[in-house]
Amino acid sequence: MKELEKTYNPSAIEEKIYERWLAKGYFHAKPNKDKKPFTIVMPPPNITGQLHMGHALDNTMQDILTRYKRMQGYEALWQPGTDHAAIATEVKVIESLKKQGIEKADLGRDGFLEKCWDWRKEYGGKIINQLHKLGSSADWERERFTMDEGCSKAVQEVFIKLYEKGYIYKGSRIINWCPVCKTSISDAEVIHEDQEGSFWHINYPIVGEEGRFVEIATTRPETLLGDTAVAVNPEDERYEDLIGKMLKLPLTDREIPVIADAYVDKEFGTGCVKITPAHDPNDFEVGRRHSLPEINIMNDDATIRLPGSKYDGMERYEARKAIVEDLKEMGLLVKVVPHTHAVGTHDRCKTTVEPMIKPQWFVKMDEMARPAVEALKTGELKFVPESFGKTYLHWLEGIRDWCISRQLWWGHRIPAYYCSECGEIVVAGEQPEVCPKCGCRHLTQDEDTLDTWFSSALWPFSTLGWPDKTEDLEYFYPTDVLVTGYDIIFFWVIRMVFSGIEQTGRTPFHTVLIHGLVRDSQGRKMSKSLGNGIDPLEVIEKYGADALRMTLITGNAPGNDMRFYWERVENSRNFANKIWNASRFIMMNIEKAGASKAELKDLTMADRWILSKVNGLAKEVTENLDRYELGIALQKVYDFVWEEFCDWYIEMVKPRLWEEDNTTKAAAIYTLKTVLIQSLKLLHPYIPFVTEEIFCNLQDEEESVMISSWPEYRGDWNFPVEEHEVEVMKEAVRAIRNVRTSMNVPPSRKAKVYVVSEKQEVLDIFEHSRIFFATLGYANEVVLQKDKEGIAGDAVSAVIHQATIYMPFAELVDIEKEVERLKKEEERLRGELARVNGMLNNEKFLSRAPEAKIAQEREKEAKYSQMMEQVKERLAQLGQ
RNA sequence: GGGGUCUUAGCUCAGCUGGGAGAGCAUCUGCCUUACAAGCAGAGGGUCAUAGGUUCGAGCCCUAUAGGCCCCACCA
Repeated sequence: MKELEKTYNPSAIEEKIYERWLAKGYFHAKPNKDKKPFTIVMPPPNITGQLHMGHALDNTMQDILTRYKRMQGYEALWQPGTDHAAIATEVKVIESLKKQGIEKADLGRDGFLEKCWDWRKEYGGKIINQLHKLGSSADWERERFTMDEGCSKAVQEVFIKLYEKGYIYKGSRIINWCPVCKTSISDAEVIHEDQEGSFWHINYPIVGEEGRFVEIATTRPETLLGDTAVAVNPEDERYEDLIGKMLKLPLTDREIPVIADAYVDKEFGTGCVKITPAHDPNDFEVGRRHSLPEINIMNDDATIRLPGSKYDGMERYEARKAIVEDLKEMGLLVKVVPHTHAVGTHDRCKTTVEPMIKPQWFVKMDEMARPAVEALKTGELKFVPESFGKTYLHWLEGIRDWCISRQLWWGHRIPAYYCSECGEIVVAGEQPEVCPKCGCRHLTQDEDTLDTWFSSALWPFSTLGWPDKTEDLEYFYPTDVLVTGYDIIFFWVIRMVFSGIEQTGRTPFHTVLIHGLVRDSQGRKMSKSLGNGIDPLEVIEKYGADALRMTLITGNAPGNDMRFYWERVENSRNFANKIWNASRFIMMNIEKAGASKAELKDLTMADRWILSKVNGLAKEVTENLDRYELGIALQKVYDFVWEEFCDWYIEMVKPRLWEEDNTTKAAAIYTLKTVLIQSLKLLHPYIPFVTEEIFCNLQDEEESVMISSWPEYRGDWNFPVEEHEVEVMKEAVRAIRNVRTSMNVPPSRKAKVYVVSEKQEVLDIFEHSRIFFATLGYANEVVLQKDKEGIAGDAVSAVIHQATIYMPFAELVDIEKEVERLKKEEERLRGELARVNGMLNNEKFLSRAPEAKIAQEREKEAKYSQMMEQVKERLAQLGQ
């Protein structure tokens, strides 16, 4: 055993401890028939990433659960890895190339991919190293990457299977197009945000009826160039006669029909809607229903494509201005009304998304969504907190087909091959030599890659070896808990669930534990652009990983956002320091007294009390953890360690340790050590470093707290009588301190304390606590007696249950103050009695409340009326 | 338009199955008491958004209202 430093210094020990854990292989899990598995897959951070508070929170929660289960004797696997993050990485690589004056196209596909792999080599492991600093006990030997061989194999397998089943298809549909990233994106990647815009009312001349117009209203006048109809509601009497007529499309030489479609809302706008099938999802549907031509008037960068027209090549918003200007000149612009409407933007680059018709690959969702809905309804899948289950269902029920192809190079290339002779499409794991249809050899692979989330969706089983039937997969799958933020339920959780069910027949996890966002102290989202982000690594450097972890877990309920305050980190650090110093104290005493053996029968009232307390605590904390109430569990251990253990128990045993030959010293040391070890174990999942450092210095029997066993409730550590007795003693001490403070008596001034009670068993409690009752109550002498015999009439007093405490402070006595105090107490008791009697005098309460509750209230009534009597008696003595 | 969620001490938030309102920080008073001043002892501070309802009993369950936040959604 060695002596600890006076204050806890995390930076001095954290790295060393983590290195040892790694070297010892404690994080490694492998199939073990003698143990039950517990598995968590880590949401793979992007290889573009830098550890932020969200990661810190997410991974702390996973680490707590993993460490807890590992200590409980499970074969606990926390499966880590990283994500190739298709768009995000590609953008980063392009940016870095640009700085060197190189364009993506210059390199060609293979050259560019080489640069991407270089990037991955350089930055891929960065965030993993940062996770080490946090103390993450993931099995790094199993680290995976979404584009490694195994994951790629799984992706290909799933693609082919779904294609053969008809769940993946290729089609020309209207998709969301990002004109900056120049790729299609899925619905989930589009953020709708309200923007201030205008509503342009435009007259379309009716062909053959000079001077007559149809007035339409649009928010996007530039798409007029691609109009192929104007629609009205079939029930709209105003426009009945127009249906079937032709309109002259302004600024073009085309004529378009007026059609009737129920999609049009009579009440909104003018009731006439221009239909642009190639640039609006609704219009697309209308167009298909009416077999309208689809005229694409835009290039991939969202400039106008209309060869021969003055608008050709114009940027979309410039074109809008020009067109409005031209319509005005022609006298066709009726009016412009301010109008806010939702505009879709790309979540990555915030560019306004352009709906376009493009040939893309889709996953058919309706049939696969069904079992995912079932899984939640049957309880096979649970959300914590439960309310997120509704979000999940709501989204699944309205789900549309998933556009999975991306016009990017970095990612899993779509395993589809096209025959340039006959147009046959072949989906296969390898490029076929010859076309199975025409026999030619001219096959080329699809240029596109898959949505990043396609591979992430397989993560829980692809990382365990699927599609092979590996031992790992057999043992660790399905996994247990998925921990993630509510912001990626749509992107990821849902897709993992239906993919897991479809491919393996099982939901990939039974519980989804949702957490919120870590915000700044003003409640704003932490973001790069605001510059208000707090770097977790900076927090670790200043206060230690334990303090950061604790801060992220305390005072926060699942699914709720939290605010980050440095003050809270300080408080967490203070707690680590508190337990550090308590340990220092205990270790110093063990050192002095030598190893102390004691048996339960040797323990005193105080020892039994604290042992009983820590025993009950272990039970509660275990229950809380099993319900994923991480914050509540930690709060309970915090309160126990700081208040019960440090502020009371340690203070209670000090006199026993000071006395050279106190017969209960061994029992005290045994209890101190035992309770400390239990506390360290309960705290270890939360604050792994400081607990490990103390644990290893405190004892030699076990080599690490992280592989020690989790405290279990023990029947022989249950001492309800002693728990009650210590409560009585504490009540007396508090009463004494209270009185002394109100009279401004400094602790240095000791007093004689009389405890007067008619009950022998009450006096016995004080007899048993005599040795520490004196120091806690600043007494130089404690006298226990059954009546007031020999107590000065002007002694100060305080009333507790079944006893009155007297302290003779001759010159300090302030009768007025004491009367005031007693009257306050009388008032409080009166209130309590009124409440209790209100219940006990209520017939209905007596007949309907549970027995135990009634008994409890009766006990209180007896207690309060007894105390009330004492108070009144004392007031009478004082002449009141 | 639909759905979710929140409203508790000066501030930020807990409050597990309904049974006498809690923490941290801040404020006020004393203490450098031989583990810890990153500490110890004490104190003040709340119509639990509002209005109804269910119940012997409501911060907690139900309904409505007001306000805040979030998500989804094709009203051009």
